[in-house]
Amino acid sequence: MATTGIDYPKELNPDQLAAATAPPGPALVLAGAGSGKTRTLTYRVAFLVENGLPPENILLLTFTNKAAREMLERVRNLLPHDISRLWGGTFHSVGNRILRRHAPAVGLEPGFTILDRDDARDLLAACFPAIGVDPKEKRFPKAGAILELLSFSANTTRPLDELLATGYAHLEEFADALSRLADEYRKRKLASNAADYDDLLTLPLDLLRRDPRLARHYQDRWACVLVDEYQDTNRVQADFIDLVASAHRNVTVVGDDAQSIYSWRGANFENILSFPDRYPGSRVYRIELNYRSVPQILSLANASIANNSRQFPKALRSTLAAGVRPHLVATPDADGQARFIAREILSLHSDGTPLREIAVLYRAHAHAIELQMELVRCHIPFVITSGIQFFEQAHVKDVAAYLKTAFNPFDEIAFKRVARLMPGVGDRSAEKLWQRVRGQSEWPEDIAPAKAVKDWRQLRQLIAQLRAQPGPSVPDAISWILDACYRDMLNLKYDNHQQRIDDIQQLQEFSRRFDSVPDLLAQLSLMTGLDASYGGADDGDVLRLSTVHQAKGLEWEAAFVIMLCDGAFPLGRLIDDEAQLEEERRLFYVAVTRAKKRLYLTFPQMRFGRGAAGGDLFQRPSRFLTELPPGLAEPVQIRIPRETAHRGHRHRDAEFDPWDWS
DNA sequence: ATTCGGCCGGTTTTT
DNA sequence: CCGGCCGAAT
Repeated sequence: MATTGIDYPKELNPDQLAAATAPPGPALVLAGAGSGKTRTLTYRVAFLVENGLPPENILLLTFTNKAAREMLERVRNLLPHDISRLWGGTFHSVGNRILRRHAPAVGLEPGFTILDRDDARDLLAACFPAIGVDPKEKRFPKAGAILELLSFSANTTRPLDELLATGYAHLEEFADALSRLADEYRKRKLASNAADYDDLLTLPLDLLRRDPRLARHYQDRWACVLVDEYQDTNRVQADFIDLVASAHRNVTVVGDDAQSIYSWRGANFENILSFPDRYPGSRVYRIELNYRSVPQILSLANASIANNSRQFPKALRSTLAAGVRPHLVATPDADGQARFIAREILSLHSDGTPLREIAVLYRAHAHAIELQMELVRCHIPFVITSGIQFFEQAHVKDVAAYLKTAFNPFDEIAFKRVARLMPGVGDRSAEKLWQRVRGQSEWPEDIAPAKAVKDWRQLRQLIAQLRAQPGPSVPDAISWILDACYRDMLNLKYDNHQQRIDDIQQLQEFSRRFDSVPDLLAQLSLMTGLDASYGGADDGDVLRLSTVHQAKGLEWEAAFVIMLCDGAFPLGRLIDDEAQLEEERRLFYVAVTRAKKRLYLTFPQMRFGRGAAGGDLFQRPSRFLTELPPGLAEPVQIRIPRETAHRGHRHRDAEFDPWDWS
């Protein structure tokens, strides 16, 4: 059996071992936070390969590229086998690979473009006139909101009118226009030879359903399907798994229903709850031994999640010696909270905790502005895993648009983006130009407005050059774009042009690993913020600020969970709906289980000028704190230094008792 | 008729 | 800090 000497019983605990070496057949592995979920899945892959399953017969689906990369890397280190033919990656990247092979069957060319969220919104907005909706009509929903609706509909497979009747009643009066808009949008995507994120999931599934022979091909190929983070799958993803695994029924799904936090994106944690019913005879493995956090942190996490009704009952047990109780810190306001955190971080740091082992987690980016200012003041270096990704920045998207225009002559959004970079060209001129060049391999000369004649000639020549055979290497293509026109454009437009050029050169460096421009473009669209592999941006010893969503799967010695006020975490408008509140609680559970040794739960007792409500607001502590049994956290009395009682706020120089929330 | 600069307002979470 | 809206400039 074993040929490479992996000593499974030695390297895995008994629960992990049972899951990793499970016999063929459907298996559900319920692996709690910090229990070695990735490790187990990695060893499962190794186990299968070692027992004679060729790697090309394995499909490994993950939630992020990073997770896939790490797992495959670890398998490579465990085994001498060549696993390059193993299909591993995110659902979207696997969908992309399938579509590239069978693009014509769904009405696309293999070189199709992937529309990111902004591209998709722009294309949808461009559909408004065609269905006779005035985009200036104030009452009509914005393109972004409609896209969200369409996306939710696609990911949950719930038809538009059903959604409109239930969760989106305020849009119901527009039902007719919205459904025509959806049709138009679908047509325009095909006409642009483009697919949005949702298409990467739905089109392959539709294709396999329509073509049983093709389905059979993939079913045979993937004798074994493994899925990470199964609790975050949506209906389309679950259906895809069910379809490709239906021949062999060798499907291992790993997940933790307590960490399902993506329902707003269509994820349905009923998928994991109902797995045993949908796969009769499946085995269920529980891994509850936690290697990450001290017992006091797990006690709090267990107590919190116990307030949820829909779940597999579970309790994490720590393998670590007792540490300290989580600290519960009330501050007068957000500035006080920021000062407390900064001070505590400096103290942790001087006690030997590197900054990179500390994180501040929050519900929404806006919750951290006061803290950011305080950190700058205290010279504490930090990085934010921002909502804006490297490749979503305007200049990176501009360069991508040049490439898309060159390699996909039907890409309307990319062309218009490039056209509008020329002086004197706005929406109208861009549309006129588009009518003249759509699908053309060669563009007419002198069709641009007077002010852009020179720029048009440059652009025309650049595109011809990029399209010439044999094509340029990917880094060369980017150089050509910079040299032809884009460097000048940046210099004119931005005062931080050097920074932007540096970014593009970093992109160029990253692009070396790709053989073709379409490969690069697809990869760019599918990367996440945490997959920041384009450069060693965050190697230094820096503090991390992150939303809880983006912190999933990560861990730190010390974590601060901040802004724990009712209305901020849980977020205001989600409190009334019991299902959404339970998701917020799962999010809180994810947050607290990121901490290994020290956990701080902080909340300001007052926040200021929050728009709609108007004026200052006294805050209730988060119900996720008040509902906990007493004694799980250590109330910390903080002294507010005198200089903080300024700007007319009504604080006394006093001590605050966080448990006194009368 | 368009473009483009300036200002205001608002913001959940993201493959 | 980004997108949308309005008004001045072309």
